[in-house]
Formats: sequence, C-alpha cells, structure tokens
Amino acid sequence: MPELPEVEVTLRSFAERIDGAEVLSVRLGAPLRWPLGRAPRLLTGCRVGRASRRGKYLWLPLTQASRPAGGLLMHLGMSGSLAFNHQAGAAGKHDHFDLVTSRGVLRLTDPRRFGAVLWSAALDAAPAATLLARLGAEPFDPALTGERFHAALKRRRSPIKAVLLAGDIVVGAGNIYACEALFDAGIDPRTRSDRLSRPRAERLLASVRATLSQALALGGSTLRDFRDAHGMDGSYQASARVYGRAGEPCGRCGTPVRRVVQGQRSTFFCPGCQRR
DNA sequence: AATGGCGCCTGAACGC
DNA sequence: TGCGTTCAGGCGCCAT
Repeated sequence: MPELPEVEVTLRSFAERIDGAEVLSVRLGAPLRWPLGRAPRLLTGCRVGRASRRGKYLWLPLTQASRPAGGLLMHLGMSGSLAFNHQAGAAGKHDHFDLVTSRGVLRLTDPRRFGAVLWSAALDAAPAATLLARLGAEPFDPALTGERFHAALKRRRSPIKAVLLAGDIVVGAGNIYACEALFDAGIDPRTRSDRLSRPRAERLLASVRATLSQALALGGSTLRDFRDAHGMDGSYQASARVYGRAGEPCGRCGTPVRRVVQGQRSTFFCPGCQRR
C-alpha cells in the first residue's frame, strides 16, 4: 500500500496527538517482518516524543524519566496501516501491534505482515541505522539537485523504473508514483538509467517531486484499504494517468496504456508519450 | 559495487 | 460453489 505520500499522511494524522503520551502497555499480535527486539514491559512508562519519517519508515522516539529510551521504527510494508484512536476495539486477526498510551491506542493493521515495528536504542544505532543507511535522498531535500540526481543515475545501468523503485538514489516513489512520475516526465520506464540526458534527469526529478506532492495533497492513494490514522481514504488513485490503466486510452494522446513487467513488478506507461 | 531474483504472507479477483 | 492461478502499494538478502 504505502508509498511516501501515504506514510507522510499517516504521520501527520497522529504525530501531534501522540506527542507527549505515556505508554501504558503494548500488545503484540502475529509476528511481523522482524521481532520487536525489546521486552514490551520495558516500553511501559516511557513517554512518546515527536514522530518523524525517513523514506517509508516512521520513527517514534521514546524517553524514560526524561532520558532517551530509544524508539520504535515502523514500516507499513505492502498492506499496513496505522490507526490512532481513543479506544481500540477488540483486536482483529490482522491487528498485530497496539501501543496503548494515555492519549489513545496506536494500532498497526497489516494483512500481509510485510510491515515491521522494531525497537532501536537510537535512530543512529543498530538496527534502525542499518536499515536507514541504504536509503537515498529525501525527494524534497534541496541538497538533491538536478546535477547530483543526474550524476547518480549515470552510475546505474538498470531501467530507470527499477532505479526509482530501488530507492537508493531517491526514496519515496513506489510502484504507483514511479510509473506516474515517468509518465509526467515523458520517459519510457525501460530506458537505461545511465542513458538519460541531464535535462531529462532534471525533468524526472521535478516530476517525482510534483507527483509526490500532488499525491500528498490528495491524501495519498487508497487502492484497497489505505486509510490515514483518522480512517480517511486518499483519493490520488482517481487521478493516476497510467497506473492500473492498461488498455485504456492515454488521456494525453489516446494511445492505449501498456503494462509490462520489470523486476517482477507491473509497470504502466504510454508508448505514445513516453520515449526512450 | 551493482544487478537480478527470491521470499516473506494473506486476500481478492478471475477463469474454469 | 469450489478450486487453482494470478496479482497486489515493499524491501532485505543472496549469489553472481
């Protein structure tokens, strides 16, 4: 489910309300991608700080008696979502983690269980640091210039779509937004990364940014069940130009949208508008 | 160092 | 209705 906009929408929907809450208890359901790595009882009595996002990971810092007490690194995987409510009803079969606090219950629901919640002593200590180390630049980081983006693309021979998805140059664009950004930039997803000219690389970076901001403004995409922590749907999916539209005429040129498979993932593009 | 493929897991949609 | 197949928003890990 969640690409950067969905994760950011989720973050914004609960960060302020949970800030300063006291952890009362933790409930674990079925195992997620990794074990929590900390006895749940050691989290009770901790205070939650200001949540943040890095790539598609969320970080929930904790303090114990005003001293840093590590934090929780969370990932929503393919099908995860977070809800923050005053009362969390009885846990369903896909509710795998409850952080019960003085301000409400933060609940991770994830049918496929590719998501994760793990404790780390700090954001810059293992295991959090190890996972975050491989991430590329934040898409809106001004330090990511067109020049740097182009230079990084030059070092890769894989198709540009795969390079965007890998997230080690720029994070945040998953399967939907990588397809949409490439459409916006007029670039064929099969183009070798190192073959993109500087102007086209700059255009692509602008398109990644525009696509992610538009999705953010629309509350993300709700394909199956994405909701923010208030239970709100996103609406971006209705404005997708190519994703999930194989066979439909392109809204710009009328050519039927094509679906190809790259790295075991579906790629959607318009053969008329997108060039190698 | 970069690359492509695998596997983790469940549920929905589809074809027969 | 039942059954098998395919597909799904991610990503760490492995061998090459």
